Amino acid sequence: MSSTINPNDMLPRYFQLVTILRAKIEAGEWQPHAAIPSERQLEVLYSVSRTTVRQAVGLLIRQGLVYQLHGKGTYVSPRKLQKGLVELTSFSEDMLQRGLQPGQRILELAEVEAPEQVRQHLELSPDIRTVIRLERVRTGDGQPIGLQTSYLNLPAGATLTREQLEERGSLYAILQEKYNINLAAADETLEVTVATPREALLLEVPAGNPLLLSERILWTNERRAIEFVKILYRGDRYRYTVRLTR
Amino acid sequence: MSSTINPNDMLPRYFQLVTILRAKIEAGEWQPHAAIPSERQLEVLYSVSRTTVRQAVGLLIRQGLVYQLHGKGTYVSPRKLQKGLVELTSFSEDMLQRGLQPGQRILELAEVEAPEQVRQHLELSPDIRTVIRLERVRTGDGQPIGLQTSYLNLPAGATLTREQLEERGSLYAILQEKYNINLAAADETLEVTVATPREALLLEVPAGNPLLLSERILWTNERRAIEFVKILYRGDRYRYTVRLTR
DNA sequence: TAGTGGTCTAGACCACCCT
DNA sequence: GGGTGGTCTAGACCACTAA
Repeated sequence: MSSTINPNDMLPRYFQLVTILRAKIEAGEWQPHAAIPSERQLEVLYSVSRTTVRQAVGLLIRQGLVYQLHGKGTYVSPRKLQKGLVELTSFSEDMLQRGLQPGQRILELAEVEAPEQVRQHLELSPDIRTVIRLERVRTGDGQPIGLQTSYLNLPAGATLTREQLEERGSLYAILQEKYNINLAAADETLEVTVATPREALLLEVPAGNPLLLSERILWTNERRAIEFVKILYRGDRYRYTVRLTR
Repeated sequence: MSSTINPNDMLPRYFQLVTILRAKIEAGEWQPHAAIPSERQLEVLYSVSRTTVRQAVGLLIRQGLVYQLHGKGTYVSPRKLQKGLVELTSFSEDMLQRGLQPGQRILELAEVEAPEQVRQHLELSPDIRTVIRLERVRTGDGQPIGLQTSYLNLPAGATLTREQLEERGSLYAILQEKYNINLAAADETLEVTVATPREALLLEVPAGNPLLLSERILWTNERRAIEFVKILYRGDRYRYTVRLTR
């Protein structure tokens, strides 16, 4: 059990401190609404500077584990806020977090002329004419959950095959491993719609049933829009959760 | 035009720097994907320490205005990411952001025995038996947008009257001004449902129409759950937007 | 090699809270 | 007055990128 900071460790000190403090909170050593040691006490306890302490605490605050009150102290958040908020996740990660086994059935994978709506969302320059269209039925524990249509603006020369997708499952894992593309942010809109006959068939619900429509634009770490993706979720099998902060 | 930092200003220096840099970005002085001055250049340009520069830049990053690449520089985000996205807002603020005039029709304001679902969401201790129930039809430019039901666990002695609500409009403004309660975070879930006859009547849609159901738990700066609120949105008049980061 | 962001130190003073 | 978090300085070294 390492509960001291090792200056020779590969990991930065503030990150080691985050790990130590998180462990104590999750082990219940400090109860919700109880004060943890002050920043100056943590300085002494772990032999780091106050800047480093504040870097660690700042991360814990953004993760929802603790909160600070000016002039009073640093406190452990109630359990409900300790649970990690929804971050930017792929469908697969999302399903795993919900305790369901993610699956997919690929309906189409093709290079297509980019529709105008997609051109705008991906901010395509005029010289880019085509994008990759990927349509899949996504499942959780084998049951249809959503109908997903992706439009991808991959870097020149990059390709994507059915085999890769079937083998690896997650598209984002392929982008990361093969092309070193990391996702940094996404803008998402949600609205209500009703199932067309085709959608109803694929999702195994009656036509006209209410669905949740999600539209996402995904941005790389270089803030290039790389994907526009729609997911039609079965209204009875999907709840969307998000944490808002001020 | 103040584009230097005033050490005697009430505002902290990093915040003044944020304001200056944001103004330059929004004025188009630095175009999207262009590099802004390096941290060491900003140190000299504005006569502050690198720590202060990094505090300012860190804020701009969290607000989506710029991004950094290790070893390369700090760059202006594309316009779509510059638009600050949804933070924790009240219905009124939400409507104003969408360019609609918020309104309300109060259906009920009463102290009621807390339903079990509400007890759990607000983590009520056994000695608290009642909460305030507030039911309102919320409108945008006079048109019904949502049916909102709030359950409030106000501090002992605090009250809330129809007059206050009608005069002030926003509940959160009252909490802030009268009781110095600040909201810090919210957990929200979204799902699809269909309108019951009563809901349909109030929202002026046919019964059975699809609706977007939002359920929120709101936390104060001391991380006490203060409100559980459901809003049933008309599916045809409301889109929900979020920004996710990683 | 030079320039960039990432981490870290050892201080300091201010603003706020409580007794 | 003493303790807390909030802001700030003037340095330093490391890790990464590009010419």
